[in-house]
Amino acid sequence: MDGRVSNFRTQLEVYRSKGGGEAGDLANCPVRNVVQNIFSKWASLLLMALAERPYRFGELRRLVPDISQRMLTQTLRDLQRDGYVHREVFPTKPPSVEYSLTDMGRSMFDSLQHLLGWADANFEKVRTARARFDAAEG
Amino acid sequence: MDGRVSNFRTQLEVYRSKGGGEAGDLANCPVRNVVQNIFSKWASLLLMALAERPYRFGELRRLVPDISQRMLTQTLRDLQRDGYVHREVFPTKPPSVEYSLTDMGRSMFDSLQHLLGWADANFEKVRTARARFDAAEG
DNA sequence: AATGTTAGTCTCAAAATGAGAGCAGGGCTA
DNA sequence: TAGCCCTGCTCTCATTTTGAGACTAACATT
Repeated sequence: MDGRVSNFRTQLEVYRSKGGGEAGDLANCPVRNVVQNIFSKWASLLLMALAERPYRFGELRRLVPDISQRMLTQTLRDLQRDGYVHREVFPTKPPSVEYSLTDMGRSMFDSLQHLLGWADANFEKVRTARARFDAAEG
Repeated sequence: MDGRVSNFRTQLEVYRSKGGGEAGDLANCPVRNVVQNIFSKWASLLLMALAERPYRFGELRRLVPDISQRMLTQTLRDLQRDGYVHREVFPTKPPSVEYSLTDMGRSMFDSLQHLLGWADANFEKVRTARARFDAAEG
């Protein structure tokens, strides 16, 4: 109630109205549909890497050590499908594949970056909150 | 390479250095640890709702029609644990429980909102990109 | 000839999620 | 007084998603 999230009543109404058609239905909201892919387990991490510079498949795998090849392939394909990532195959032997951000990917990442910045600035507070919660519930 | 994601080489280096200790290790990066919860399947949707005004459990369930009670409970508890959401029980009969954003939750949501705004403005482009990809791969 | 490299795919196990019943403790209606 | 509804959950079991690791093909290196 302190005004910091000012105009969000309106905002949520807008999202609602973009849903299936029934008033108040968030189930088929297109905003939700778009962010779902960006918020998937590995997407933001790969986007962070690709915002730095283009990477090859194997480089990404080494950079994000706990991703499986399966999910790396799948997440990259999803990001490519949504238009954030460009995939280019070089006909070397063995072939190499380079992934890079598109203009749209960079545009989206500019917005994502705000939240990453917040997390960077506030992860200690979150850690503290978690510790307090865990201590209180015992 | 057009400079729009300017200082992100540096940024990623910072995230890397905050990892386990080995250079270039993103596995235990605290930023990643924090955003993971915000990016979970239902969190952003509930945050959007709670940014509008406090809601009761049953209200949230009706507002987000395709969430299961199980995941609603669990996601709310995670958000509470991380310090974004306040849970208050009113001793009515039957008891009612109200969820609201904390100051930290509002602060975080201000950053998240940038991305939601981008998705709102660009979901048509994403839809187009998907259609093009799906048509090309057949 | 043996081994390593590339970017994947395939299979099977493990983890996360969904669907739906159950619960406690009252208030309503009949 | 019996029966049903309301609340905010938890529990169980089925389905979906993700992870771990083997396998591929064609070449380079040792």
